[in-house]
Amino acid sequence: MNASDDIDMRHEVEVELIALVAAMAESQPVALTVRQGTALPSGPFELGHRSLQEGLRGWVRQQTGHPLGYIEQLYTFADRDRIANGQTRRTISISYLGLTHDDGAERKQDWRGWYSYFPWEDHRSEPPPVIGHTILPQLQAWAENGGAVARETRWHRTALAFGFDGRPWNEELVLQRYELLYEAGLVAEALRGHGGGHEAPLPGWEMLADHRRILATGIARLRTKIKYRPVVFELMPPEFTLLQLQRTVEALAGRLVHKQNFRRLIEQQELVEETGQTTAETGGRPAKLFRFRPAVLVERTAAGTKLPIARA
Amino acid sequence: MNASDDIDMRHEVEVELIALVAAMAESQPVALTVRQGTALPSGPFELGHRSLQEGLRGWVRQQTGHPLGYIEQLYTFADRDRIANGQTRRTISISYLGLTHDDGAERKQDWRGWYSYFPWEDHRSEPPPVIGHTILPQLQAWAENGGAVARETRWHRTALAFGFDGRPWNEELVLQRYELLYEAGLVAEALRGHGGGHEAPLPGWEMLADHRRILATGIARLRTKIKYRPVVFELMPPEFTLLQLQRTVEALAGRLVHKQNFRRLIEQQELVEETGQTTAETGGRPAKLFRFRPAVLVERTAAGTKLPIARA
DNA sequence: ATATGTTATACTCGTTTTGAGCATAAAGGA
DNA sequence: TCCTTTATGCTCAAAACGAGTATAACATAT
Repeated sequence: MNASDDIDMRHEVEVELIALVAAMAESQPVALTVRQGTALPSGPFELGHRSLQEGLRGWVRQQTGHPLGYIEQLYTFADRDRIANGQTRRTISISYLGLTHDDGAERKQDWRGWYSYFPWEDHRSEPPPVIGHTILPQLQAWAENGGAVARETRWHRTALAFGFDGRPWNEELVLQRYELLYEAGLVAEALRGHGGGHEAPLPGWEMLADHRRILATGIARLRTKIKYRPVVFELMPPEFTLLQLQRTVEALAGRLVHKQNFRRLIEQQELVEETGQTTAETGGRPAKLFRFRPAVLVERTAAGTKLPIARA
Repeated sequence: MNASDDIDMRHEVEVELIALVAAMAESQPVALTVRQGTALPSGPFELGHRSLQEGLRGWVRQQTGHPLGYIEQLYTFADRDRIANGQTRRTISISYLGLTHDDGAERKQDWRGWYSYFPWEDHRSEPPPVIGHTILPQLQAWAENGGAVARETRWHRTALAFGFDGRPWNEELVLQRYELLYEAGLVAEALRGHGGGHEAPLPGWEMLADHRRILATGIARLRTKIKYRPVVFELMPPEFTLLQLQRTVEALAGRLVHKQNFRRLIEQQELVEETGQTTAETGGRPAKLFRFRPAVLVERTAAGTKLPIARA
């Protein structure tokens, strides 16, 4: 395919598969982790693997005992060079996003709440205080510290990402926010190679290598995608009430939605159908149980246009 | 990061970077190709490359003389095993989508129209006859040929992908359509390992390896993305008329849009601003010239929600 | 100079889709 | 029976959409 088979040194590449597996646990979005929550399940792509996806499923099952259902590719990146006894080697990391319904049966698995890693991302009750208390002043200082040129840009990016200066909060910008904080040296990962002894990072657990960035990427992807594809259902039990569905969406988006309008939206889109039964377990008036309309799984792959199409 | 450094054979992996570079040429969407239109620019990821993107830019410049501006990652896949003198080796292909404005200056470059590869995707004037004449009957036959179970599924997928049985045409399903045709053995690429001598493939140029699939992936991505992100502008000259903008969108989407409503959409979204000048080069009444509002480039990264958010 | 063809723009109108609430129903517990 | 709580139904105005109709402003052919 290309004239490169004569040079062999450059093939010294390791390919790593990394999985962000998401689920819901009591209205909290959680991720499947290993090593006490400091890493995502991962492993090298091997010759024995039939495909990237197969390799990934294998590693996740092996490391967490959890079988994967729905998965989609997230992003591929090249890790910075690594030195191994005088040799340079590179790692290509291919990350995936998996969605599961955690039936709570197996408790060996180490699920951790998203917002333990990103405390500034959960706006369901109210904007997290850490934003005003710590992030705002620190980023402000960071912006000031920039050269005459950088100053403007830095503050502009900050204001946009966090909704300062009267701008609205946009829950989709998870990755931008993380990268901004990283650049500003406010997260633990950014302080690593710097001889330690730096200022304290923001609240929020650290992770190995770029795993936390992958988590941010996955959250962002999911927050975007639930708006135009029926992916939430991968996280739901077979039957559920509309409020449960709403709580899940809210957990993912990190913000509250208008109940009646949410219900209208779901119903008009014909995503669900009543099972005919109700449950009283929610307290208050019993709620109808719904199930996902299976036809949608196939049909809705075809989404709707937004262009003002002309008639034939 | 994982306990795998003791086994070395499995690192026998080559990483390839592939670029789909898109531009507009006289109301036709085109892709930058090499080898007389049979391949996309590509090359191995090497130790000397600072990053995946840098490596890609290098190969494209080297092979086509074209410098890249905007690029985004498309998809990563593992090619089937390859045998090289008794050895098994794998290739990981990382594909990117680049958008440029082809100013027509450099003619060494080999730009080819998208629809030469996918004649069934251009519905601007009318649904391409090949769909009714050839694709419909062939896919119908293919569906019939399936087992009792497969039959239904096959036809259902077909109808959905191509808008048969009264279903609407959905321009975003480029990849699904290509994969369907591939599965049904109707494109040249699918007939390769089969000892030749098969039936004739559909009209539409063949490409090397999976390059045509990558092209399909990129077209699909672009058709989806123009609806919620202001990416079209990467393909436009600095100043343009609204009709030119419309023609570009139509070329990408492969369908016509309602002129007045398109204009209303663009203006209400405040994507553009008048330059104050007009051009008479369009024939008819002179058109105002517009330019992209640069602020949008930054701000619109933040798109709008679709969830019925509750107020604070 | 006038009629024609072509593209550019302004507006109109009826239909949907949103955003925000008000109101009512159906349980359980005090 | 009266709250409290969650579930659902409905209303209303504002904004966005889909489809046209009506003009305006040029170039060219009579």
